[in-house]
Formats: sequence, structure tokens, C-alpha cells
Amino acid sequence: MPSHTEENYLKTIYKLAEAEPGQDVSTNRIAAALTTRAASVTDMLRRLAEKELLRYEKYRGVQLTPEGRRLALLTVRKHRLWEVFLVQQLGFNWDEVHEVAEELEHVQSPLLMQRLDEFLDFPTFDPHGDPIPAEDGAVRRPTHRLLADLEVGDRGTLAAVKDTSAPFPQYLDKVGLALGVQLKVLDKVSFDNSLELRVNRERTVLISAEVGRNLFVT
Amino acid sequence: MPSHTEENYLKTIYKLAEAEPGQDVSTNRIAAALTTRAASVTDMLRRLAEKELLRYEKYRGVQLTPEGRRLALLTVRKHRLWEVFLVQQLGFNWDEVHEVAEELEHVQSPLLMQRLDEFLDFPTFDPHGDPIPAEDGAVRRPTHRLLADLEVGDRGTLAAVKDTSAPFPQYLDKVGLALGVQLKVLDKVSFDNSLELRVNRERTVLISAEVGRNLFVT
DNA sequence: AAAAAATGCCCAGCCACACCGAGGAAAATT
DNA sequence: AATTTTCCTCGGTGTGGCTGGGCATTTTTT
Ligand SMILES: [Mn+2]
Ligand SMILES: [Mn+2]
Ligand SMILES: [Mn+2]
Ligand SMILES: [Mn+2]
Repeated sequence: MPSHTEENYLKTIYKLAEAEPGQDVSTNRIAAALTTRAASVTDMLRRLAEKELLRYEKYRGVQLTPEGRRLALLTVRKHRLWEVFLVQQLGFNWDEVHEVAEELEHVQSPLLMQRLDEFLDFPTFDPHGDPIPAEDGAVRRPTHRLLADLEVGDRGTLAAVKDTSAPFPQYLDKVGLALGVQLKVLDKVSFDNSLELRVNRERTVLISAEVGRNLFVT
Repeated sequence: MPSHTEENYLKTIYKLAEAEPGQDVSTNRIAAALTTRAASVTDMLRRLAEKELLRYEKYRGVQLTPEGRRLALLTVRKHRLWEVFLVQQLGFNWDEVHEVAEELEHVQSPLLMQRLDEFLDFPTFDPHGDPIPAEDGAVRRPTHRLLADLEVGDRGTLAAVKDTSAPFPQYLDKVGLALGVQLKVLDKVSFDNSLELRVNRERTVLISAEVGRNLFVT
């Protein structure tokens, strides 16, 4: 059984590797992501390599083994299934669930997750629009595009959010954006790439390029 | 935040104190309940006393402080609420839930437990018939009587089980007993106090005095 | 009251986990 | 080749939890 901390490391490494498939996952990036020091990371990497959960060539970054990848995906799966439960069943807001899921994801019980999955009717995306890995580790690559990449006249449905730290979802609420709304790009201001959007054919919203780079549409 | 182990100790001490209100909770009883050694218990008792979660007079046993009691009851509450969830919502058998609840009880989120409580419609007893402490720590004393204490001719409804370790509930299933069945004592064999019961006015079951001492009826 | 038995404390130590600063080695950049 | 950046190594800290063996205390027996 991996410890909570080990699972958190594996998950973080998986996500960093995923985010930029080319680059190798470096000690400092992991340290930054987990707000700890490089020395602590090196330490943990040695232990995880010892347990064969990753390959660690010094100065060369790190790569999950199949088993390490399996554990990382399992943790992500649990995290996201719990998030769905919290939002759909317990009425949490989508910006309140992360912390709690961060704890629930460490509960060890395959049967529990199987039953929860069934109870939720086998969801494939979490409340933030992120895909829920299947039990066998398969991840449905969402067909999302960055909102910032759309051209004037393009339409789409808001499907996922990149930055899920609390302030951002709150900002979205405030400007009247939520997952599932229909969007059409009315204008793209050339000098700063900010976007003028029609929302649900009703309202108009202006967002910065920065925001556009944190939203996905289908 | 108390650690998992600390919470388990507090819970165990609370239950031992509850079980026999007169006697003091001794080091060895705690050690036995947690399958660890007396020396380890002494160690933990010192630490819990340090944190003011219990009073510890050496050679004199141990007593929870109000704060320690609060934490113990909170843990019991969480444990039992999760058990209700597992059985009622996820379709677990009542003899499968204990292990998982033993982990879930350590998740720290008052909001979560509040929402879960509401979601379950404020249950007051868990699937084993044990009372769920209220948020303020109030415990409804169940009006149960020991099945073994009934007289010939008495009737009741099976309401709770004392020994919830796996084999016992499985035995109950096998002989056709479950929480909620109607019972009538047909006969009480005087030489070994075994009981002949009518179940739901249909079947007849013979149980030992030992079993009778592990079942509660209302 | 004394002796014997049971109980429980104390000590010293062990191990796992997680973290860190400082300094020097390696790699990337110029 | 020199400089800057990255990151590994080393030694060390603190916490949490567990243990065996010896001794102290309490309880029971006589
Ligand atoms: Mn976590
Ligand atoms: Mn999420
Ligand atoms: Mn527990
Ligand atoms: Mn129970």
C-alpha cells in the first residue's frame, strides 16, 4: 500500500508528464507542484524508484513504470469519481470539492470504487470537465479545443476548465460562465487577443486571452 | 488534527468505557482491543494526555476529557454514517462495510459529513443497529434488550447486533435472521438456556444462549 | 500482614516517513 | 571555456508508532 504522500507524488508526476508529453519531469517542477523542496523530492524519487514505481536516472528526470502509472491513474480515477459524487449527489459547488476529494482519493477499497462508479452511472468526466480514467487505465482523450484557439464565428460548448484553483471558477460564476453553456465567438480583438463571446444566444461577455487559454470547448 | 491512529485509540477507549461504565479502562484492555502491546498503549496514552484528550493517572486507567470525548464521538458518528451510506446507497451487505468505514471515518470535512447526513435523511441508527451520535455529541440510548433476557412468550423485533465481526453476521444470514425480523420466544431450554424462536410467524430457529447474548430486540 | 500473582510503567532503542539546508557535481547555456 | 542553472548527496531534524525486558505498583491469595 502506498502512503498518501506517495500517491500524491505519483499523481503529480503523472499529470506533469501528461501536460507536456515531450519534456521530462524534473525534480524542480515536482517540487514546485507540491510546494516542497527539491531535496525532499529527490528523496522521495529514490524511494519510489526503490519500489519500482518509477525509473529514475539522476539528472535525467523520471518516468513512471507501468505499475506506477497504474497507481497514478487509479488515484486520479478515485479523485474524480468522488468529485462527481460530491457535486451531483451531495450538492457541493464544483469549486468546493477539490480539497475533500484530495483526501477521499486515498481510501483503499476497489469494491467501494466499483460500487460508487455504478451508483453514479459510470460518469466519464468530472465536474471540471476532466476525463475519469477507466478501471483498466484507459483515458478517453476529450475532444476539447482551447477556447483561445477558436476563430471569429466559431461555436462550441464550454466543456472543461484548466485552472481549477478556487478563484478561477468563482470568476467564471461571476461573469456568468458555467460548464455546458453555448458559446459563439463574436470578435477577437487583435491587439490583445481578448474575446467577445455570445453566451447561450442571450448575453455577451468579454474575456481576456489568459482566460481563453484556461477554458476548453467542444 | 489527530492522526488516524489517535482517532482509533480514542474511539476504542470511548467504546470500552461505554461497554462497562463502572470499570476503568485499563492499558491491557486497550492493547487487546487494538491488538498491540501494553507498552505501545502506555506510549500513546502519554501522548494523548499531553494533548489533553484524556486524563491519565498511572496505574489508574484513563478517562476522556470533554474534547477527547467529542473527537471519539465524532469518529463514531462518521463511521456509522458512512456505514449507512454504504449499505443503503451503494448496496453493500451489512457485514462488508466495517473495514471500509474504518478508513472513511478519518476523512476530515465537517461540511462533507453534514451533507452526507442530510443526503441520508438524518439516520439515527447504523446498519448494525448502533446509534449514530448527533453532531452535538448526543447519543440516543437505544431501547434494546438482550434477546437472551426475553422470557417464553415474549415478542420483539431484531434491532441490533453486538458482535459485528464477519463470521457472526454471516451466521445470522445462514440461519435466516436479519435486522427487522419479528421474533417470538417459543421455548427456553433450561439446562443450556438455548432459545427456540419463531421468525416472522413462519419459521422456527434454534439458537444458543451465546448467540442470544449478542442480539438485541425492541 | 506477608507473599505471590497480575498488571502496568519506564527505558532504551528501532524503524519508517517526510522534510530540509548546504555544498558540490553535472548539465545547459553563453 | 566560463558561467549559470539544475539537482544530487550528505548529514541531520522531527514525528509517529511500536517493542522487549526490567522494575514498580496494585491486587489477590494465603
Ligand atoms: Mn491527495
Ligand atoms: Mn477535478
Ligand atoms: Mn479507523
Ligand atoms: Mn456499525
